[in-house]
Amino acid sequence: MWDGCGRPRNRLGAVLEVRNPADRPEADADSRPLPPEDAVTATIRDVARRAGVSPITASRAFSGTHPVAEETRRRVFAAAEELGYVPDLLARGLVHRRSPMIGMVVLELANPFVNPIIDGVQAVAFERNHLLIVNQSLRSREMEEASLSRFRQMRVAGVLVAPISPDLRHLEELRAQGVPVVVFSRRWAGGDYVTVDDCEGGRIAGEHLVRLGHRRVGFVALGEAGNTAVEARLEGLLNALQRGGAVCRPEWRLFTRQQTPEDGIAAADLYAQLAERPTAMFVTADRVAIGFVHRLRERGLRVPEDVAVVGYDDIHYSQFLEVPLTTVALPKHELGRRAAEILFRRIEGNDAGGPPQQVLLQPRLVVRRSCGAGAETR
Amino acid sequence: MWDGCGRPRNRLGAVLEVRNPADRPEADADSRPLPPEDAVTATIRDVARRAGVSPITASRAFSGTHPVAEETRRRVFAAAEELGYVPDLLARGLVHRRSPMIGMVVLELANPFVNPIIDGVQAVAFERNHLLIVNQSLRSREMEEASLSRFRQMRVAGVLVAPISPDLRHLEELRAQGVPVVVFSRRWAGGDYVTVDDCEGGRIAGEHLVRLGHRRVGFVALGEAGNTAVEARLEGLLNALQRGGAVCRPEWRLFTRQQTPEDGIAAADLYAQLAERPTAMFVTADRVAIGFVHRLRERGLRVPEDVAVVGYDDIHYSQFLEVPLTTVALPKHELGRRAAEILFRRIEGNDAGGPPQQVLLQPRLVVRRSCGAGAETR
DNA sequence: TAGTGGTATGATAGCGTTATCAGGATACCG
DNA sequence: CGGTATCCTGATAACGCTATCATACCACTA
Repeated sequence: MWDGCGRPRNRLGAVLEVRNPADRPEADADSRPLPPEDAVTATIRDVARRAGVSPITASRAFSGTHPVAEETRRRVFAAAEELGYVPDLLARGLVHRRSPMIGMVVLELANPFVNPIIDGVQAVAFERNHLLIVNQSLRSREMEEASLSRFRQMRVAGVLVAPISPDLRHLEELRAQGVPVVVFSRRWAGGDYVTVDDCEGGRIAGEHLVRLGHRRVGFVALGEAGNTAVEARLEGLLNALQRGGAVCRPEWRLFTRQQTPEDGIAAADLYAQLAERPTAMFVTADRVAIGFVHRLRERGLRVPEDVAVVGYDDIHYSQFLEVPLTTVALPKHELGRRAAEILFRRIEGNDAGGPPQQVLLQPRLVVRRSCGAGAETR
Repeated sequence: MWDGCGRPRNRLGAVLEVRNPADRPEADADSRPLPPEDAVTATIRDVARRAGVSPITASRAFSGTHPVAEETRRRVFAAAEELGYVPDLLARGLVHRRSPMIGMVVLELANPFVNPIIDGVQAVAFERNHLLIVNQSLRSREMEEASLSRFRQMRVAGVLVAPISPDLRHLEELRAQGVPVVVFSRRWAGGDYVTVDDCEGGRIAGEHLVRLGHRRVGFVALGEAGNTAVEARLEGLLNALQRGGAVCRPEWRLFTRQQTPEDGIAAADLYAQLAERPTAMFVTADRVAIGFVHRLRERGLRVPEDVAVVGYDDIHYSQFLEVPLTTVALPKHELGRRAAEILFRRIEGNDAGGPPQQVLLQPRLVVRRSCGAGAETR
């Protein structure tokens, strides 16, 4: 008989040397020599020769910028096929001073919130024959700028950014240099952006809680200087509460370092220690709300009976949690799609100097169980 | 008083024309003319002139390939600074016949399973001064090939692929043309790959269930032809069951179309209709398990009392579900990192013709509550 | 003095593609 | 027949950069 998994076992795999990242030239770029052997690739000249036409004609057959006789076109394509010709987009890009790619900077790839956004962007880019370069800033201004600089060096056709700070001068500069820029998940006074109406998001969360009778409402958010999204959500919440005769005292506003479930756990511990506890909490990120609810229950607090919780984002799993989460849903895929569409309008030049395109998408409340209202599951 | 959100309301945002994707030349690429006005960018020649050196010297100051006197270097950098010079990586790439980018094809961006993998790859790429291009194949061979073809046209330095089918001839061809290729999430007989030992994953799931006394075990997986990962997991499961005196009858093996929670819901409905039900189910994707468990509970079946469930992947939320999921955890971030490291060894040429690097990472069982064993939360 | 090796710079010639300018061919019109 | 328009093709010259070869200088050795 046989041991269960009859394959060569190699627990660690081949051992890889750890390379020292410091052993490279100090200069900005790494331009190492050509690889030793070089599989010769056919150029458009080879194709042209074989098809018995000039390289220019061959070029036109591929790019379709000028008319080419059907018969010629067939010969060129046949020759290309035989030679395994693949056009060199670097060379084409050098001529056009632009490469068929768009760059995107997201805050963090590890956040499931960004998947649908990237997905939306990618769909549009693919359709438009552009590649998508994705970098993350990890909420560091330095990394954001580094990514943008790289994009520019690659002469990307355009750039989508979720900026980490409200200071967007670097984006203005980039735009001034002729690179179309669209911001998402934030506003941009003189520029194109697509974002969600966070004030409205806060408002609908607050209204819902007021309607359910809550008079003391707490707030959990990312505690980051200059995060206007957080400010807007709080503003919306406060407005709704005020009109409903409810309050959110400053000591009930808890701020987290990041946006992980672990931050929610920490927030729940803080909540539990409050002298006078709010009966409801608006937790402005589902990822955080997940940990928050989890920890409350560990501590013997019931959700929604003892504490009502409203989340934000409506990430995909919120409906399957231990307590399905009532939350403010954002049109994430649409956000990515719209941002990309605006970018391509700029790129294609129909709209180069046009007025700023500023899109404010509307959030909507998804009522589940964490507030104790009618438990519809969307 | 004021209406709650004192900002210009624009529910739909600016109206965008829907562009007809068909109104472009039939040829493969879109090479449109230059944008009307062109912000002139300084070239290395301008920098050189200003610094009083030849362009070659300036080039060397930036790339660090040849020694340049400290004083000269300073002058060049100063000139670059003054002119706002940004090196053109397209031009450099044209010379090197390679661009500082790596391409990555994942199955689907919308799956939270891929986030940590992309994250791992991105970290390595960023460190190595390379950009990461991400495409998704959406499980379509055609899209996979299209992405790879685009990558090749951009002369990417290397490619990471999670192939949709076990037929990897297109990858062999790509490699033969001099593009380093590393496969992940699948094996590749003659090539580099990093994947998880799925047979072992099935085995540890099966062993766990046997140990808990289950004798009838079902299986839920993606029902896709040629999915060797699924086959391996089933094989491992069956081995473990056999040794423990348990069975997984064919009619207890349920296959889904995709890997969404909705597929899990459908699978739960099938399960409920079985004449004789298994007491445990091995659901080979947490996303599916989430829906599966959810629906079982909706139907009044208790987890784990009536049905034990083991998942696969250990996506981030599995611990926060209505029933925290016992699951087979995969080292996703490490998988991405390792794959990228192998790729860069090839790219940097230290290892160009070396033997295949084949890494099999080991999964591990994370015991939570969905099987009724000791409810440790990791 | 001639020879050797290392260092710093430059001139030339591409890398593969397409914009631009210039035709040659064909067709249709009066 | 000449003229004008349309369609197709070609020669030349970039795009911005760097590999390659060549040179000039200095310091040291024999």
